[in-house]
Amino acid sequence: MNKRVTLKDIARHLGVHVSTVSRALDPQKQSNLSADAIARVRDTARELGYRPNRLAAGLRTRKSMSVGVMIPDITNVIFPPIVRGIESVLEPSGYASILVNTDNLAEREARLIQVLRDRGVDGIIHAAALRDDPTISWAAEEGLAVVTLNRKVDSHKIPYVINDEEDGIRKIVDHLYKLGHRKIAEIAGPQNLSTGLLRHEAFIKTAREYDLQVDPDLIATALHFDEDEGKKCARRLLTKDTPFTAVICANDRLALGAIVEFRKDGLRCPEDVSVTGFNDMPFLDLIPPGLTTIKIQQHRAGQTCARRLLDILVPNDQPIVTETILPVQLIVRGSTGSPKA
Amino acid sequence: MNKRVTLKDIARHLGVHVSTVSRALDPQKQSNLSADAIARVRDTARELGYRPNRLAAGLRTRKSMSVGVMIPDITNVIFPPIVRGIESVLEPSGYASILVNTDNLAEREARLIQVLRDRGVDGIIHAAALRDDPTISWAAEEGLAVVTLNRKVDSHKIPYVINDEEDGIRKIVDHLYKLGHRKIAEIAGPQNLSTGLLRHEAFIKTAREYDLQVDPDLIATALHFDEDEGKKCARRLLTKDTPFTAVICANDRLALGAIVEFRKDGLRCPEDVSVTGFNDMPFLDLIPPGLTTIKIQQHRAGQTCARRLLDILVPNDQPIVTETILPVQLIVRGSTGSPKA
DNA sequence: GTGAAAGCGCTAACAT
DNA sequence: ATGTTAGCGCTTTCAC
Repeated sequence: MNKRVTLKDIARHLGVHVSTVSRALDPQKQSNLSADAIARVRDTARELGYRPNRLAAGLRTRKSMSVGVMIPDITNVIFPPIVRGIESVLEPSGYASILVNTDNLAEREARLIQVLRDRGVDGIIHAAALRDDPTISWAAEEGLAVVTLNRKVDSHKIPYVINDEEDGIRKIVDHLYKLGHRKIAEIAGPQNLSTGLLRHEAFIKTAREYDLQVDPDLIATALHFDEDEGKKCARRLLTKDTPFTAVICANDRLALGAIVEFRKDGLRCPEDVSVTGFNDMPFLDLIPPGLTTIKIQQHRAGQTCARRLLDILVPNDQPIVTETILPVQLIVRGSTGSPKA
Repeated sequence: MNKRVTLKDIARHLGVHVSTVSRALDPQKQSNLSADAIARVRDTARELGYRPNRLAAGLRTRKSMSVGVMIPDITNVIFPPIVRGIESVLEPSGYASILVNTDNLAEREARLIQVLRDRGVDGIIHAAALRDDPTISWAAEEGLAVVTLNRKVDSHKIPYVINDEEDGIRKIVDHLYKLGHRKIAEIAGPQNLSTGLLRHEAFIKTAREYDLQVDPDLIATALHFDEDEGKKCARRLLTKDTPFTAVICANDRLALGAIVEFRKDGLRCPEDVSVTGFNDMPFLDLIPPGLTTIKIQQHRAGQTCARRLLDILVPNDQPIVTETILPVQLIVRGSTGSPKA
């Protein structure tokens, strides 16, 4: 428990005042100091092993130089790249990230936002926003800088960075259509998340454009974005007895679950049914039959979002970009093929 | 930018002194306060929407109630469960986690440790320790509470939580031996990481116990724990022309890479060569041929490590446990079988 | 049981 | 170009 070196120590050492030391160490303020003094302070600072106490500085400047990063669940493989993308921008700018997992639970999210505020975060990158999210809207109104990632909040005007969900679904539908599919089912994602909603709406819209029937029996809505719900939804589609030759799933995990469930009934993918995902999770290429999916740029999304937040945190001449939609890419693998007969 | 409610505000509101308010809000200090005062403070605190400023409190108490979590790379699938395990213990205890990725770079690690210290973290959970790690040893000596996870530091006496690497390798060797393998190759991990070293040493030791030859030509050492190095090492083993029927890989990713490389030469797994991994990554069960591997309890390891750190941070009567070795489990899948002929 | 006062380490007016 | 002073919001001795 060595007590740490403070500005005061350096000041005493040099026989100058703390504020001189403070100024000498601040690149912004060095202009009005003698070059000599700056050098001497720097030297003894290094010599004594001085390290600034950010808590104290933050208390004074009301800037903690830290941001909260809220995600649903870091064990969900699509989030780690996002987190690193965020870090790759924030860390070089001197910001630390406090990471919290909400599990998509509104109540947990609300508590964690408080925790982050208590710690004086300068802003929040929110990759776990719910469509109806009073807590984060409130936080934004309170003056906390917030940018949402992957999702957007319905009512409130919070800047967001999302992927082009509609284009992704269109690419999928187009791909299946060109393969000859006309009876396309959908396993939709949770409708309380903007990704779930946007992908579903995009499916409906695109299906109409392609003159495909949109039979309610061919739509199953998942409660969570996981394999288990994928299985359940696949089962529901099977029991409806309405024929289909392809299933568009709102994300990869739903698709993986669906494929497993179909196989239980002897339906092989892609021979009997084509299945598509969304996200392009890591290792997906190694899992047979190779899921056709939409690749989203997670790392870049994280970076972009972090930059948007920095734009707010350190105001510059540019106007603030409130909406960013990143392009997506179709990845065709073995899970899609032409329908038989 | 609404200015936040402070103790002073509550005090003014109630016509009492700040210190009274402070005491009333501290469960520890409530004993010597009138029940009435406590109630009134609590009420107005809630009413005004008071939230404590942890930075200010931390400055005074020299406790930030935050800990640094250092990992090599969160995009490596074995770390997210660990991180959640840590959070599941720390968060309920009022600690926030600042997550940083070191990429196993000593220089980056050193800088990040400084960053964490500057932010006044009370302790560090270090899942990215290098075997020779002067920076973290120094931090520990400086009085920072440190526990390493998955790995241990050679020289310094820092408490650690690791998996039973030796038992894992023994279980693998035993499994292969019982299948009939006698010529077993090894793709060892990076020897500057304790996992790499421990698993390699365990292999040598166990091989001797089982009276297997330990031919240097049958050992390839990877520079990183990734697929690419797995391929390179597999290639090196193939070029040596020393026959083997099985390969023990120091982790799953090396194994996945090796299988791909073997296949290039027409060697099928497990028909021509059995391959094993270590870690039991998520989705491994879905990737053919299904890797036989050692399952480690990542979530539990994270929890355990966080508890060890808390034991140091909030001293209790118990003595501090410096060494924790968690049990591991053999998972047999399709990548191992009997050698032919 | 409560108030007064000091101070954690730093920054930012304001002086000189 | 440097020193002085005050104070960020909180906790904690010491009085009374």
